[in-house]
Amino acid sequence: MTSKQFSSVWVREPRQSKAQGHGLSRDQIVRAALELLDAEGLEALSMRKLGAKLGAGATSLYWHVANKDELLELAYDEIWGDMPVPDPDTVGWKDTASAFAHGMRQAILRHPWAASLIGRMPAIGPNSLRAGDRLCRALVLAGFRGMDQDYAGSAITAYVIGTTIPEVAWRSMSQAAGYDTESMREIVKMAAADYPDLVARTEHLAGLDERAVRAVNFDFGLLCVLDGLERRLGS
Amino acid sequence: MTSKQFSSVWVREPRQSKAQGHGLSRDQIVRAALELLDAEGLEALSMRKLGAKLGAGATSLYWHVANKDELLELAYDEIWGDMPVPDPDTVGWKDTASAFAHGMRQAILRHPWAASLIGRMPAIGPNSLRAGDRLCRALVLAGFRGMDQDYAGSAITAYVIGTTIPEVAWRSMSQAAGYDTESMREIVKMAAADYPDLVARTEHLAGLDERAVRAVNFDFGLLCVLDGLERRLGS
DNA sequence: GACAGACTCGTACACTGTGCGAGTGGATTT
DNA sequence: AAATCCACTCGCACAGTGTACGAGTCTGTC
Repeated sequence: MTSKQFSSVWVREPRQSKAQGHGLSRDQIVRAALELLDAEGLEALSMRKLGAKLGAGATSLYWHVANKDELLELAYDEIWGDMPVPDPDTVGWKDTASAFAHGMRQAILRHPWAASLIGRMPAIGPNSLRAGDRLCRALVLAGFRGMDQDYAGSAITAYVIGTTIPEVAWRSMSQAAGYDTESMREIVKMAAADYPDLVARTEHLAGLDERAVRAVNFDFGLLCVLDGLERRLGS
Repeated sequence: MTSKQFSSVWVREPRQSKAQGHGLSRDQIVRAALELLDAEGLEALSMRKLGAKLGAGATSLYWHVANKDELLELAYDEIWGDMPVPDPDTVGWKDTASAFAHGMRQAILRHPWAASLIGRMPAIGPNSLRAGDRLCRALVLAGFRGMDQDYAGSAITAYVIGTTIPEVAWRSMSQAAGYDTESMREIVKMAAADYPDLVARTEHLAGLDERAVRAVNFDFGLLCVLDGLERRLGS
């Protein structure tokens, strides 16, 4: 019944500020939060810890930010800031989409905590929208119209986040366990002992570098999506 | 430093039990947890509330379950239990993969809280593995060998979870806001006001049924992935 | 009747986000 | 110069969380 209300920093005018500038500032808080998130992860970020890092009381932050979720929204959008997307007019829609996908994946891999936020807050911040617009333009240029344009866009982003979320999950789990890749694979192999096909699937991974495999995996699937999209351009 | 240790219910023998059966049981606890999760969502599940629902003390649960995360692992795996996957030998790999994808999507939509768990725990429970094995068999039958088999499998699952996570996120946000779909779209439209292409993208959604659009969207992208996979069978 | 071991549970601890209201210090107005 | 105002800080308190611990209870076996 008393479900948490939905709201977003992006939909609401900010506090009228005189910008006295001698104390905390919103940018400063977001920057510190990003550092903490990158260094210690999402669960390690608490308002008290963040306050301490800034030499301020925990509740002082609440003047600049309505609540923790809004702070996370701000930090989350920051991630998409340095996503390089080429000009679709010069390199073509497929290369643009591919660069978009790779950039998005890298952004998440660089800030693994963001993976946990994907399903929790709307991606409607300025950076996120700018990147989305770029992709959108590429798809229009490709020839997608109306609904197909939406569908194509979400197919690409869906593929990226669907690949990357499990990837960072795997990384953080093996890191937390202090295990190397091989031992982790062994665990999965044991769990799957009853299914010979699955065991085989883990066996031909033996000795391979996890990250390299993931990268190839990503390119493989991305190519499938893009090929499939191209084919649907005909109809 | 004191990062949370990785462990899994599935990798560890259960407590030796005489199954006296007069009090709580693990199955009972998991069932109750599922009910609570389905009814009120992930954040609403607390050990105390779950205990109360079972007429037991909160800490009594800890005899049957090592900690909350393990309980969630158990509940999480339950979800994949009723995922119908046809026999690849009779319907062909593409239809099998498609049924797998649709089943997976439905499972998540029926239990939206599970979306938040996807990146948080390994899917190596029995139900999850059984479903995975089915998909794997279909891909072998299709002709994928070695690495390609892995790649194909993760392309499909990645697409599904990448589509479904934002879908349940959108649903839960509009529900929490008490807004109808149209108002939510209006919000996004305002946020994206600076990008005419994005505005247009929301505009041709006007008046359409959200769920129906999502369904068509899903099929569109899935077809792309499967087409792309088929094409890669040639090389 | 004694013992063991399966199980329950109240208390306590360290932690979380954040509402509230009192306090501070610099700028603006009178 | 005095008064007022308001942006901002922060200590306290509250309700909630997961769960470690240790004492207690109940049941089946010898």
